[in-house]
Amino acid sequence: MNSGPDTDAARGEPGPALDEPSDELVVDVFARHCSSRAALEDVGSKWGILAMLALGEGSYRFNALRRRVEGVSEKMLSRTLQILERDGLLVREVISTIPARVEYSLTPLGERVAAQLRVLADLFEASAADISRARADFDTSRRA
Amino acid sequence: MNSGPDTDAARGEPGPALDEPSDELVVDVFARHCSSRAALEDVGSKWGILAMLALGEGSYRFNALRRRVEGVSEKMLSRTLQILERDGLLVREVISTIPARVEYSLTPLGERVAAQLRVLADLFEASAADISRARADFDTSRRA
DNA sequence: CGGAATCCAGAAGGATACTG
DNA sequence: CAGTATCCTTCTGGATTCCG
Repeated sequence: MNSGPDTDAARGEPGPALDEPSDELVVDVFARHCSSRAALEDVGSKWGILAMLALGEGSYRFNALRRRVEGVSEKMLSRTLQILERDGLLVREVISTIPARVEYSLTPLGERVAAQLRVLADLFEASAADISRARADFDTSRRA
Repeated sequence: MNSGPDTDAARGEPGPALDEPSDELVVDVFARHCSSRAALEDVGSKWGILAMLALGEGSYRFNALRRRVEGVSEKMLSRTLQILERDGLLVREVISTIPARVEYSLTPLGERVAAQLRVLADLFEASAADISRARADFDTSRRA
Protein backbone atom coordinates (compact mmCIF):
# COMPACT_ATOMS: atom_id res chain seq x y z
CA MET A 1 0.00 0.00 0.00
CA ASN A 2 2.68 2.44 0.94
CA SER A 3 5.88 2.23 -0.99
CA GLY A 4 9.34 2.33 0.47
CA PRO A 5 11.11 0.60 3.30
CA ASP A 6 10.38 0.72 7.00
CA THR A 7 12.91 3.32 7.93
CA ASP A 8 11.91 6.66 9.31
CA ALA A 9 13.73 8.37 6.48
CA ALA A 10 11.12 6.99 4.12
CA ARG A 11 8.87 9.83 5.05
CA GLY A 12 10.89 12.16 2.90
CA GLU A 13 11.81 14.52 5.67
CA PRO A 14 15.37 15.64 5.10
CA GLY A 15 16.45 16.72 8.56
CA PRO A 16 16.43 14.89 11.86
CA ALA A 17 13.90 17.30 13.36
CA LEU A 18 10.77 15.25 13.87
CA ASP A 19 9.03 17.47 16.34
CA GLU A 20 9.72 20.99 15.25
CA PRO A 21 6.75 22.41 13.38
CA SER A 22 8.34 23.46 10.16
CA ASP A 23 7.41 26.73 8.50
CA GLU A 24 6.02 25.18 5.36
CA LEU A 25 2.38 24.25 5.46
CA VAL A 26 1.82 20.53 5.28
CA VAL A 27 -1.59 19.53 3.96
CA ASP A 28 -2.11 15.88 4.80
CA VAL A 29 -4.33 14.66 7.60
CA PHE A 30 -2.01 11.72 8.12
CA ALA A 31 0.94 13.99 8.82
CA ARG A 32 1.76 14.77 12.42
CA HIS A 33 2.07 18.53 12.12
CA CYS A 34 -0.81 19.33 9.83
CA SER A 35 -3.34 21.93 10.86
CA SER A 36 -6.06 19.94 9.14
CA ARG A 37 -5.28 16.92 11.27
CA ALA A 38 -5.28 19.07 14.37
CA ALA A 39 -8.59 20.67 13.43
CA LEU A 40 -10.00 17.25 12.67
CA GLU A 41 -9.09 16.18 16.17
CA ASP A 42 -10.61 19.31 17.67
CA VAL A 43 -13.88 18.74 15.88
CA GLY A 44 -13.80 15.01 16.50
CA SER A 45 -13.27 15.40 20.22
CA LYS A 46 -15.88 14.15 22.60
CA TRP A 47 -17.90 17.35 22.66
CA GLY A 48 -16.71 18.98 19.46
CA ILE A 49 -18.91 16.92 17.18
CA LEU A 50 -22.02 17.53 19.24
CA ALA A 51 -21.36 21.25 19.59
CA MET A 52 -20.89 21.59 15.85
CA LEU A 53 -24.01 19.54 15.17
CA ALA A 54 -26.05 21.68 17.53
CA LEU A 55 -24.80 24.92 16.03
CA GLY A 56 -25.59 23.48 12.64
CA GLU A 57 -29.21 23.85 13.70
CA GLY A 58 -28.72 27.55 14.29
CA SER A 59 -27.23 29.95 16.81
CA TYR A 60 -27.28 29.09 20.46
CA ARG A 61 -26.59 30.89 23.69
CA PHE A 62 -24.23 29.26 26.12
CA ASN A 63 -26.70 27.64 28.43
CA ALA A 64 -29.11 26.74 25.67
CA LEU A 65 -26.26 24.92 23.96
CA ARG A 66 -25.39 23.27 27.23
CA ARG A 67 -28.89 21.90 27.48
CA ARG A 68 -28.92 20.80 23.87
CA VAL A 69 -25.74 18.80 24.26
CA GLU A 70 -26.80 16.35 26.89
CA GLY A 71 -24.23 15.70 29.56
CA VAL A 72 -21.65 18.36 28.84
CA SER A 73 -20.27 20.32 31.78
CA GLU A 74 -19.83 24.07 31.75
CA LYS A 75 -16.10 23.73 31.71
CA MET A 76 -15.90 21.35 28.82
CA LEU A 77 -18.41 23.24 26.73
CA SER A 78 -16.53 26.44 27.37
CA ARG A 79 -13.22 24.87 26.46
CA THR A 80 -14.65 23.16 23.39
CA LEU A 81 -16.16 26.38 22.11
CA GLN A 82 -12.89 28.24 22.56
CA ILE A 83 -11.03 25.61 20.59
CA LEU A 84 -13.54 25.65 17.77
CA GLU A 85 -13.52 29.43 17.73
CA ARG A 86 -9.75 29.35 17.49
CA ASP A 87 -9.98 27.10 14.46
CA GLY A 88 -12.28 29.60 12.79
CA LEU A 89 -15.29 27.28 12.83
CA LEU A 90 -17.55 29.44 14.96
CA VAL A 91 -17.87 32.98 16.21
CA ARG A 92 -18.63 34.17 19.69
CA GLU A 93 -20.71 37.32 19.94
CA VAL A 94 -21.14 39.09 23.25
CA ILE A 95 -24.40 40.97 23.55
CA SER A 96 -23.90 43.55 26.27
CA THR A 97 -27.16 43.43 28.07
CA ILE A 98 -27.53 42.89 31.79
CA PRO A 99 -27.03 40.12 32.39
CA ALA A 100 -24.78 39.68 29.41
CA ARG A 101 -25.71 37.20 26.71
CA VAL A 102 -23.36 35.37 24.41
CA GLU A 103 -24.39 33.98 21.06
CA TYR A 104 -22.45 31.27 19.29
CA SER A 105 -22.86 30.70 15.59
CA LEU A 106 -20.98 28.96 12.82
CA THR A 107 -18.71 30.58 10.28
CA PRO A 108 -19.14 29.66 6.59
CA LEU A 109 -16.45 27.02 7.01
CA GLY A 110 -18.13 25.82 10.18
CA GLU A 111 -21.42 25.48 8.32
CA ARG A 112 -19.84 23.23 5.74
CA VAL A 113 -18.19 21.12 8.40
CA ALA A 114 -21.42 20.86 10.36
CA ALA A 115 -23.30 19.80 7.25
CA GLN A 116 -20.88 16.94 6.76
CA LEU A 117 -21.08 15.96 10.39
CA ARG A 118 -24.84 15.86 10.01
CA VAL A 119 -24.54 13.36 7.19
CA LEU A 120 -22.23 11.30 9.35
CA ALA A 121 -24.55 11.52 12.34
CA ASP A 122 -27.52 10.49 10.21
CA LEU A 123 -25.54 7.52 9.02
CA PHE A 124 -24.85 6.46 12.59
CA GLU A 125 -28.39 7.10 13.74
CA ALA A 126 -29.72 5.00 10.89
CA SER A 127 -27.29 2.24 11.86
CA ALA A 128 -27.78 2.51 15.61
CA ALA A 129 -29.53 -0.85 15.78
CA ASP A 130 -26.83 -2.54 13.71
CA ILE A 131 -24.12 -1.08 15.90
CA SER A 132 -25.84 -2.19 19.09
CA ARG A 133 -26.14 -5.70 17.72
CA ALA A 134 -22.54 -5.77 16.49
CA ARG A 135 -21.39 -4.77 19.95
CA ALA A 136 -23.50 -7.37 21.67
CA ASP A 137 -22.22 -10.07 19.30
CA PHE A 138 -18.64 -8.99 19.77
CA ASP A 139 -18.92 -8.94 23.55
CA THR A 140 -20.54 -12.35 23.83
CA SER A 141 -18.27 -14.10 21.35
CA ARG A 142 -15.32 -12.65 23.21
CA ARG A 143 -16.40 -13.83 26.61
CA ALA A 144 -16.41 -17.39 25.32
CA MET B 1 -33.44 29.29 17.71
CA ASN B 2 -34.66 26.39 19.77
CA SER B 3 -38.28 26.66 20.68
CA GLY B 4 -39.60 26.32 24.17
CA PRO B 5 -38.59 27.78 27.49
CA ASP B 6 -35.27 27.39 29.17
CA THR B 7 -36.36 24.88 31.75
CA ASP B 8 -34.83 21.44 31.84
CA ALA B 9 -38.24 19.89 31.38
CA ALA B 10 -38.24 21.23 27.86
CA ARG B 11 -36.30 18.20 26.74
CA GLY B 12 -39.46 16.15 26.88
CA GLU B 13 -38.09 13.49 29.19
CA PRO B 14 -40.89 12.38 31.45
CA GLY B 15 -39.12 10.58 34.26
CA PRO B 16 -36.32 11.61 36.58
CA ALA B 17 -34.10 8.71 35.51
CA LEU B 18 -31.32 10.41 33.60
CA ASP B 19 -28.60 7.83 33.98
CA GLU B 20 -30.20 4.44 33.72
CA PRO B 21 -29.69 2.98 30.24
CA SER B 22 -33.24 2.16 29.33
CA ASP B 23 -34.07 -0.92 27.30
CA GLU B 24 -35.57 0.96 24.42
CA LEU B 25 -33.17 2.02 21.72
CA VAL B 26 -32.69 5.76 21.66
CA VAL B 27 -31.66 7.12 18.30
CA ASP B 28 -30.42 10.64 18.87
CA VAL B 29 -26.77 11.60 18.86
CA PHE B 30 -27.51 14.28 21.44
CA ALA B 31 -28.82 11.71 23.89
CA ARG B 32 -26.45 10.38 26.50
CA HIS B 33 -27.16 6.70 26.07
CA CYS B 34 -27.37 6.41 22.32
CA SER B 35 -25.24 3.87 20.54
CA SER B 36 -24.88 6.24 17.60
CA ARG B 37 -23.39 8.89 19.87
CA ALA B 38 -21.04 6.33 21.35
CA ALA B 39 -19.97 5.11 17.92
CA LEU B 40 -19.53 8.68 16.81
CA GLU B 41 -17.15 9.18 19.71
CA ASP B 42 -15.28 6.00 18.89
CA VAL B 43 -14.78 7.06 15.31
CA GLY B 44 -14.09 10.65 16.25
CA SER B 45 -11.38 9.72 18.72
CA LYS B 46 -7.84 10.80 18.10
CA TRP B 47 -6.84 7.73 16.11
CA GLY B 48 -10.25 6.50 15.05
CA ILE B 49 -10.65 9.02 12.26
CA LEU B 50 -7.23 8.36 10.82
CA ALA B 51 -7.59 4.59 11.03
CA MET B 52 -10.91 4.77 9.21
CA LEU B 53 -9.50 7.10 6.60
CA ALA B 54 -6.55 4.81 5.98
CA LEU B 55 -8.73 1.73 5.66
CA GLY B 56 -10.93 3.70 3.30
CA GLU B 57 -7.97 3.47 0.93
CA GLY B 58 -8.02 -0.29 1.11
CA SER B 59 -7.04 -3.13 3.41
CA TYR B 60 -3.99 -2.79 5.58
CA ARG B 61 -1.92 -5.09 7.72
CA PHE B 62 -1.19 -4.00 11.25
CA ASN B 63 2.25 -2.53 10.78
CA ALA B 64 1.45 -1.06 7.40
CA LEU B 65 -1.44 0.74 9.00
CA ARG B 66 0.81 1.83 11.82
CA ARG B 67 3.16 3.42 9.32
CA ARG B 68 0.31 5.02 7.40
CA VAL B 69 -1.07 6.70 10.50
CA GLU B 70 1.84 8.80 11.51
CA GLY B 71 2.55 8.90 15.21
CA VAL B 72 0.28 6.16 16.50
CA SER B 73 1.71 3.74 19.03
CA GLU B 74 1.21 0.00 18.79
CA LYS B 75 -0.96 0.02 21.84
CA MET B 76 -3.29 2.77 20.72
CA LEU B 77 -3.65 1.40 17.22
CA SER B 78 -4.46 -2.00 18.63
CA ARG B 79 -7.02 -0.58 21.01
CA THR B 80 -8.56 1.66 18.37
CA LEU B 81 -8.95 -1.21 15.94
CA GLN B 82 -10.61 -3.36 18.58
CA ILE B 83 -13.10 -0.62 19.34
CA LEU B 84 -13.91 -0.07 15.69
CA GLU B 85 -14.26 -3.79 15.13
CA ARG B 86 -16.62 -3.97 18.07
CA ASP B 87 -18.79 -1.29 16.48
CA GLY B 88 -18.98 -3.34 13.31
CA LEU B 89 -17.04 -0.85 11.22
CA LEU B 90 -14.14 -3.11 10.29
CA VAL B 91 -13.21 -6.76 10.24
CA ARG B 92 -10.03 -8.39 11.41
CA GLU B 93 -8.85 -11.37 9.40
CA VAL B 94 -6.04 -13.56 10.63
CA ILE B 95 -4.05 -15.19 7.85
CA SER B 96 -2.32 -18.17 9.40
CA THR B 97 1.04 -18.04 7.77
CA ILE B 98 4.31 -18.05 9.64
CA PRO B 99 4.74 -15.46 10.83
CA ALA B 100 1.03 -14.74 11.07
CA ARG B 101 -0.44 -11.82 9.18
CA VAL B 102 -3.54 -9.87 10.05
CA GLU B 103 -5.56 -7.93 7.53
CA TYR B 104 -7.91 -5.16 8.51
CA SER B 105 -10.64 -4.04 6.15
CA LEU B 106 -13.85 -2.07 6.38
CA THR B 107 -17.35 -3.47 6.53
CA PRO B 108 -20.02 -2.03 4.22
CA LEU B 109 -21.05 0.32 7.02
CA GLY B 110 -17.43 1.19 7.62
CA GLU B 111 -16.99 2.03 3.95
CA ARG B 112 -19.84 4.50 4.07
CA VAL B 113 -18.50 6.08 7.23
CA ALA B 114 -15.01 6.30 5.76
CA ALA B 115 -16.35 7.92 2.61
CA GLN B 116 -17.96 10.64 4.69
CA LEU B 117 -14.83 11.10 6.74
CA ARG B 118 -12.94 11.53 3.49
CA VAL B 119 -15.21 14.37 2.47
CA LEU B 120 -14.65 15.94 5.86
CA ALA B 121 -10.91 15.47 5.67
CA ASP B 122 -10.82 17.00 2.19
CA LEU B 123 -12.72 19.95 3.53
CA PHE B 124 -10.16 20.45 6.27
CA GLU B 125 -7.21 19.92 3.99
CA ALA B 126 -8.58 22.49 1.57
CA SER B 127 -9.02 24.89 4.47
CA ALA B 128 -5.72 24.16 6.18
CA ALA B 129 -4.32 27.57 5.33
CA ASP B 130 -7.45 29.34 6.57
CA ILE B 131 -7.35 27.39 9.80
CA SER B 132 -3.70 28.16 10.38
CA ARG B 133 -4.38 31.84 9.85
CA ALA B 134 -7.45 31.81 12.07
CA ARG B 135 -5.41 30.25 14.83
CA ALA B 136 -2.59 32.72 14.48
CA ASP B 137 -5.04 35.61 14.56
CA PHE B 138 -6.81 34.22 17.57
CA ASP B 139 -3.61 33.64 19.47
CA THR B 140 -2.16 37.09 18.81
CA SER B 141 -5.36 39.00 19.49
CA ARG B 142 -5.63 37.08 22.70
CA ARG B 143 -2.16 37.81 23.92
CA ALA B 144 -2.91 41.52 23.68
C1' DC C 1 -26.06 34.66 32.57
C1' DG C 2 -21.62 33.24 31.05
C1' DG C 3 -18.03 32.02 32.21
C1' DA C 4 -12.89 31.39 34.80
C1' DA C 5 -10.24 29.01 38.57
C1' DT C 6 -9.26 25.21 41.37
C1' DC C 7 -9.19 20.48 42.75
C1' DC C 8 -9.08 15.85 41.77
C1' DA C 9 -10.14 10.96 39.90
C1' DG C 10 -9.81 8.40 36.06
C1' DA C 11 -8.89 7.67 31.25
C1' DA C 12 -5.85 8.35 27.42
C1' DG C 13 -1.68 7.67 25.68
C1' DG C 14 3.57 6.72 25.11
C1' DA C 15 7.92 3.73 25.93
C1' DT C 16 9.60 -0.43 26.67
C1' DA C 17 9.74 -5.29 27.15
C1' DC C 18 7.97 -9.59 26.19
C1' DT C 19 5.09 -13.44 23.77
C1' DG C 20 3.11 -16.54 20.14
C1' DC D 1 4.53 -9.94 12.27
C1' DA D 2 1.08 -8.78 15.41
C1' DG D 3 0.17 -7.99 19.12
C1' DT D 4 -0.14 -8.08 24.89
C1' DA D 5 1.64 -6.51 29.47
C1' DT D 6 3.53 -3.21 32.38
C1' DC D 7 4.81 1.16 33.96
C1' DC D 8 4.47 5.85 33.98
C1' DT D 9 3.06 10.51 32.51
C1' DT D 10 -0.19 13.54 30.56
C1' DC D 11 -4.63 14.96 29.58
C1' DT D 12 -9.66 14.75 29.97
C1' DG D 13 -13.39 15.88 32.21
C1' DG D 14 -16.67 16.43 36.29
C1' DA D 15 -17.81 19.03 40.65
C1' DT D 16 -17.46 22.98 43.01
C1' DT D 17 -16.62 27.70 43.92
C1' DC D 18 -16.11 32.41 42.62
C1' DC D 19 -16.50 36.64 39.58
C1' DG D 20 -18.35 40.45 36.48
